[in-house]
Amino acid sequence: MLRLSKLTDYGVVVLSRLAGTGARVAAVPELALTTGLPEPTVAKVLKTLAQAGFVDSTRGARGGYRLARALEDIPLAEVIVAFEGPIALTACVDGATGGCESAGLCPVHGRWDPVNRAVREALTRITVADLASPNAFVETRAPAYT
Amino acid sequence: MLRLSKLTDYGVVVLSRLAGTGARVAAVPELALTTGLPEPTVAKVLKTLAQAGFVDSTRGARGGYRLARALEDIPLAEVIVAFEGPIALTACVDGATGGCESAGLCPVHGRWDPVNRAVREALTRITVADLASPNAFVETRAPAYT
DNA sequence: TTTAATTCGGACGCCAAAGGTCCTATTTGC
DNA sequence: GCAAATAGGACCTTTGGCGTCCGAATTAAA
Repeated sequence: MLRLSKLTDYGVVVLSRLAGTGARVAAVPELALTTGLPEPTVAKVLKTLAQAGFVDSTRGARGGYRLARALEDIPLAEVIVAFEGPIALTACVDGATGGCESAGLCPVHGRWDPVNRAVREALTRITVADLASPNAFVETRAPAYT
Repeated sequence: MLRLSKLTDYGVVVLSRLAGTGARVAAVPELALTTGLPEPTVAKVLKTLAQAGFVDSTRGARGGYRLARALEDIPLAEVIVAFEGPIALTACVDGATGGCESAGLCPVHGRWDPVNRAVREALTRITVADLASPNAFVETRAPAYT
């Protein structure tokens, strides 16, 4: 089924939601409410997003998160890398630690690279902006949770 | 890391190996030896490959497996589907069973489809033949395991 | 100065799914 | 009839995803 992890999925959701809060910082509880995700999970996702440089964080009271880059400038591939590491369909990658001991027998040894590259390219062409509904959650009025 | 299952990987390996045995049928023990994979695993993989129509099977003594289609005619995407089901990066696909209960909140609801399509296309353009080393394991002389 | 709100970093435990093995039934050549 | 194979499951083990929680550090406001 070629699934990517839920954390990655959540990451995209949170980023999209964050696009609606504009320049002001949004805290975890607020984002949890507006996305429908559990607070601890949202917190975890945001830590990863901050480390990867997608969001800026402000610590302390009245702190929170804010987009560091526009969604149009965030390729989906980068988000996936942040949450799951390098995009590789199999463990059999050049420079893989250990590698399969039957490399001498394996007829596809070292041949997955073009495949990985193709998938990586496809996921780089798509940005998070492409995944976010254009008019979803844009703050037109004061939020209800004040 | 966007990993696909090991079974799928093995499937490609076995198919590639099977291309070297030509028109004659090869049994599980032989294929296990020449691929370096455990017998039970090879057996399992071949059952899936047979059900999907990639290989033809002959039952009974002197039976075994033979390629049903040329590797050039087997897109990688089809192999993945055979082992893992439909190619979808998230559970959030149109027509998914149940679906996320927070669909009303989710800003990316129904927007993964283009992504899935892009990946699917990339994996369809590549055939198993592209992954198999051109001259790996072509039987130029009688096999050593007779 | 104290208090409350908030992020940071890591540790921990649960659970589902993958992975691998094995068993029995069926088929077929010798 | 016997041996060699595939067919189709069932079963068990293990891995890693996933969700949660805790203590520490930071900062605004009272």
